[in-house]
Amino acid sequence: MNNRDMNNAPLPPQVKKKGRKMRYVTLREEDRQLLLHLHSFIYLHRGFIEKYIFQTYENVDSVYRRLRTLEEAGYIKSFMLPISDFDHRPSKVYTLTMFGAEIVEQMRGVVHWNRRWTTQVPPWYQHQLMIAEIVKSYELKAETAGLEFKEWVTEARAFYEFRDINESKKNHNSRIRPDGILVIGKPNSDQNLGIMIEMERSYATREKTLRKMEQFNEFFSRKEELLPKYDKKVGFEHPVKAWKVLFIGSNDAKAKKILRDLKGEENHAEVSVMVTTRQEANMDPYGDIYRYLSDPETKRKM
DNA sequence: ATTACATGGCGTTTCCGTCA
DNA sequence: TGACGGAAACGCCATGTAAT
Repeated sequence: MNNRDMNNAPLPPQVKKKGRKMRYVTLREEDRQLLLHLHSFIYLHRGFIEKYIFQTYENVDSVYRRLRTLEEAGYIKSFMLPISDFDHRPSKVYTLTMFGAEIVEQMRGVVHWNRRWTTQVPPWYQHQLMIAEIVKSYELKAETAGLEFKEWVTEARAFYEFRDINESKKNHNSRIRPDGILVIGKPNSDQNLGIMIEMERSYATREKTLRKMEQFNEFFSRKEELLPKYDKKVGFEHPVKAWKVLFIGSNDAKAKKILRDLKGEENHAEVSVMVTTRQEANMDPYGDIYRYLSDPETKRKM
């Protein structure tokens, strides 16, 4: 009688392979949280897991060991990668295996996973690490601001194509693809705010930023028609009553560039647009850190 | 040389199935 | 139900490695 028979879980892939360490692990709450987080953010590094997920461990050694155990059991896969542009010292970065994704599917009922994320690390993994850090900041600091973090909608869920049937497939404006959506509101309230996040790449071009903005404008100009459909497609856990778009730059200069690039767009902007920096969003996400496109000179709250 | 990251060894503790 | 024993997990320490 082993765990597999008892909980009817999918079979770890490497059990079938000979010569590899095979190992069964009973998942604990923290392990499940890790799998769910990996599903949300695709890639997480050891420091993040230690800081936000494996909090019961007294020392780092145990974190490493637990992660290795989960990897040997076939739930997750690790890579040695630099975790920022400035730190060339590599760190362990983890992602789900197909088996791990199946476990998430068993927990959640749905799963968005691409097997290529496991076999080959794409260049945007650092982008994902930054997204994870930002989202955690909004999540953990909500309470002190008198708010509640309701949900994080991943890019895979937030992606939406609303092209009409007779429209050309070439029309890139009839789709939105934010990095994700923060859903935030007062506790026990259904009046929630949905913030579509755009974390700009280090060398974001004006062309790209403008196109993103056009896509949001197109979407929100048809909001009466599209928002009900979008709500159904995404399946928001909490009703979203108001919308904003947030561009996040990697530093102050980049944030200012985004504002310059979008200058003039506020005239026909269909949704309020905010710009801030990664550092500010990490430090004080509910503070006066947002420059609105309609008034770029002053920093205000969201 | 120092710092940060990662793994292995070892003694102790915790967990869990088995059996009386 | 409680005692028992083996396996797994934990904390501490030592060691290796790569970057600064």
